[in-house]
Amino acid sequence: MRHGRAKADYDAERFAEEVCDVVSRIPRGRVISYGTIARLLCAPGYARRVGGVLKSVPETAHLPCHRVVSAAGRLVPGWEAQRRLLETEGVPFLDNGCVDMRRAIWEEVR
DNA sequence: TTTATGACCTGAG
DNA sequence: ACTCAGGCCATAA
Repeated sequence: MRHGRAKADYDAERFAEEVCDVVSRIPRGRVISYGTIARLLCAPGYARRVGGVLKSVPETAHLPCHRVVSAAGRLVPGWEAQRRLLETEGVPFLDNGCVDMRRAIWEEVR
């Protein structure tokens, strides 16, 4: 999904690989949003697709999917264990139950 | 082909 | 601070 790829060139398989690659590099204790991942892959507008990819990622992949949250810091609906996993890593939460994005967001380095 | 469906996002109110 | 509508886009039905 390198720079400015047109919709017609979209390749689900490749997109999924690139998403997983980014997720695998999220540091412990930090989080990133679906939309940010999409932008990192030069595919703005594909935030929903990022979620779709993660949904189908098998446990055996051992990816830190719990570190991906919405731009507002909301957790995955229905995934009860996510909060505990994040708290274990020291991810800060707000009173409203969302991740404190201002402190926990991961800005890709380099 | 058309409609419905999300692990989404942003701007308004 | 919180909800909502409108926009988003590949997939499944």
